[in-house]
Amino acid sequence: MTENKNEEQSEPNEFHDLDEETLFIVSQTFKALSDSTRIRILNLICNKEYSVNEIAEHLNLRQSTVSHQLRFLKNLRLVKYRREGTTLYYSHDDEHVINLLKQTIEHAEHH
Amino acid sequence: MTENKNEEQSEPNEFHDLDEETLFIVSQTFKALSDSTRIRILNLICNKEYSVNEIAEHLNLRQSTVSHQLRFLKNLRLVKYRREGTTLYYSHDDEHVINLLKQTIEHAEHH
DNA sequence: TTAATATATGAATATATACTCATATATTAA
DNA sequence: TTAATATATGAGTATATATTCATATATTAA
Repeated sequence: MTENKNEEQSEPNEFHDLDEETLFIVSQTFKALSDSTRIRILNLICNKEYSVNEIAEHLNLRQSTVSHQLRFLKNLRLVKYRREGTTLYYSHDDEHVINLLKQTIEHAEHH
Repeated sequence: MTENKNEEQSEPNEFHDLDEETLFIVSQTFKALSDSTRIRILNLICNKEYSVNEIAEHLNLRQSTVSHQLRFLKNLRLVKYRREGTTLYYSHDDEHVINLLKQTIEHAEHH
């Protein structure tokens, strides 16, 4: 045995580039959080669910703008919805991403 | 005294939209992390400093591409550099952002 | 000063993105 | 079925962004 506690027999200081899939997931995750409109939407719905129209009203955005961005977030599984009649109530669906957002808001506000 | 422990006398469930400055900082921070090239650069230099050319060689990128992206990261104070002759050694300069990146890479790799 | 080397920068291009309008779709109630 | 309402979607437009090439700038050594 050596003093190298790594799983593989690689040099401790060797650099490993990120594989394509990881890179894609990471960049998509941050891309979702890089737009002001999506940030505001997530910040709104992170505490309770809202319908599309409610989101549009609270944030003073067009219905289609909200719908497009919700589709974006839905594709990444960052939000989910619950149907009640013709109304769709959206809420967040990824604790990790909400944590990233909250951390960063916190950090931005206190620095 | 009431049971409301908040600093302000607002409703507990009242929604507060983010102010413009916070929104700007948060979106810029995530925008920095939303590009594959910048992710790879930060992932490389988060452990030790590298010159511009070293970064370009390790990541198989053009020198100008690296330089442009380093300027982007420098403007946000996410990286800093140290001069040695004509060589500039870049390293990260924002622990919080590196943490965000590491968290998310970790999360992406294990899910 | 000159040459060599490392890095930065500006312009051009290609691509991605966000928003809006108009309209389609879907659900419910009458 | 029809009307009313909520949401989704597609096309068009404007803007932002990433990359590249060519070249400028800066530092050092000869």
